[in-house]
Amino acid sequence: MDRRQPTAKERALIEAKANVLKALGHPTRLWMAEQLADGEKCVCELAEFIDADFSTISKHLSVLKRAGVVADEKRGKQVYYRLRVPCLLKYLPCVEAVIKASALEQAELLP
Amino acid sequence: MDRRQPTAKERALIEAKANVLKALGHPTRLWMAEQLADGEKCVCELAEFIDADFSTISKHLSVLKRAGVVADEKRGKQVYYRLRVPCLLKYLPCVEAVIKASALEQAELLP
DNA sequence: AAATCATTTGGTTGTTTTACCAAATAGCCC
DNA sequence: GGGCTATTTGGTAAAACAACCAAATGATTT
Repeated sequence: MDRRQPTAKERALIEAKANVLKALGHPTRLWMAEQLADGEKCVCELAEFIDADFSTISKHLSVLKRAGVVADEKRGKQVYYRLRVPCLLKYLPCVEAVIKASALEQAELLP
Repeated sequence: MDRRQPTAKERALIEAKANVLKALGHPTRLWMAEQLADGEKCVCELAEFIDADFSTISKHLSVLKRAGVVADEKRGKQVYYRLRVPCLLKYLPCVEAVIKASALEQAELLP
């Protein structure tokens, strides 16, 4: 256990990590990332299942891109997005465990 | 690859997961979670290293709690917080990989 | 029961995020 | 080139967030 203030470098790293998590911390963006798990998709393919303006979708993708979660590549008329670091999604089962634990706890409080 | 709209249930799950990630998506909160990796701490122990009002710290903890990331328990005058699902932190190296990849890409663009 | 300590709650303000619309860009097809 | 398609950019309004201060709560000590 380290009893000291974080250094500037540590602070910067924490901030960078938080930024990646924040980018994934929106339902639409998380869904997008999950969709990319099995290969790249163009914006239009993603948009097909999202009930939102194209511009909104585009902006969400740009958030993911700025965070380093996805990379994009234009081919012809379309822009294809892919996960840059696929291990990110391996994280999700554990995130689900949090939810399951919460649900259980809730359930236990019931009469 | 499934070509269909997500069901209401799937949507709710995604939302819950995004919520957990969002909770971790703030430097102070992520730092707190990391500190709890090696055992519970009371608010005052955490506060010692955070340059912010006590009320701010308390509110961050309550965000983590509402998301199911931490649990709290009052003992005497103090309130102790602990990680509820420790695996959450196991995947941070992958989050770091995203950052490293971004950094490398940036570096490659330099002259 | 008053004083004190640890923490939370309520209220306020400034900042960020999100979503929509309209307009701009870029690549293809005629 | 003009028209289409796919996507991004800019602007704006509404909602959510983050930080602070002041006040409230709950437990303990005196």
